[in-house]
Amino acid sequence: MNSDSSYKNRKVISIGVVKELTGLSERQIRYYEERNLIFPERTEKGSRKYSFFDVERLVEIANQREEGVSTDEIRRDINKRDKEKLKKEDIRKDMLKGQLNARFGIQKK
Amino acid sequence: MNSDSSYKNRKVISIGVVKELTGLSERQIRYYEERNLIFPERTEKGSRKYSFFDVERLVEIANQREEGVSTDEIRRDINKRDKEKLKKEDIRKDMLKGQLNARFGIQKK
DNA sequence: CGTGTAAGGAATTCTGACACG
DNA sequence: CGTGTAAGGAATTCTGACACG
Repeated sequence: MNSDSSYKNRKVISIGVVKELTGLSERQIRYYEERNLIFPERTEKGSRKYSFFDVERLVEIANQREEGVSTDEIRRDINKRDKEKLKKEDIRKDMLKGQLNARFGIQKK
Repeated sequence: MNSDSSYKNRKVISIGVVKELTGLSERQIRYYEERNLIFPERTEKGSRKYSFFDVERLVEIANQREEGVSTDEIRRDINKRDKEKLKKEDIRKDMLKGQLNARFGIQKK
């Protein structure tokens, strides 16, 4: 649900194209997966498939690595951002719930 | 320019994934290219790369083919639609030009 | 015309490992 | 820790062609 299933999140890109798009080596791309920074899917036969979102994250990772940031630290950054995103979503949901309650909530029998 | 360079139009999908996505055979996908219904790009080594736009067009083609429409007729349909799109763009440009002229066009010296 | 298939070769991708630092 | 590389195998993709209808 949400804005998923959009082009940006569909896992359709092979590692060779990701290599072209990011300038990273296959070794690096696989290693960042091993460190849980990205999560490609697999074809039936086992080839990795990435989304545009993954490609963009990889570019960010490459930038951080150039600045000497370790994969562990990058991982923490990603977690932090994800948590903030979830928090915002919760707030939004709460506000929506509140509005719905105000209008339809306390209906007399 | 335009809405190009968006995810939808980037040629990054291999023929194997396109096969999965469309349910067509590689033979069919290559044949529709031969008939000029789609225009994949190539990697340096010669593998075809498709966009999400291509995938959607292929699904349309598959639907038409099921209804017995020939590739020639499909080609004409595509041309017609493209021409209409261009015409609309021309109209939009003309309108814009007109507006700009009305405001800034006939400036005295 | 539209599609299947077998053929042979070239390029891709995968995993586990050794290397260096 | 992060990345390169050689190794061997499996899967992918390509082209040109023959087949059928």
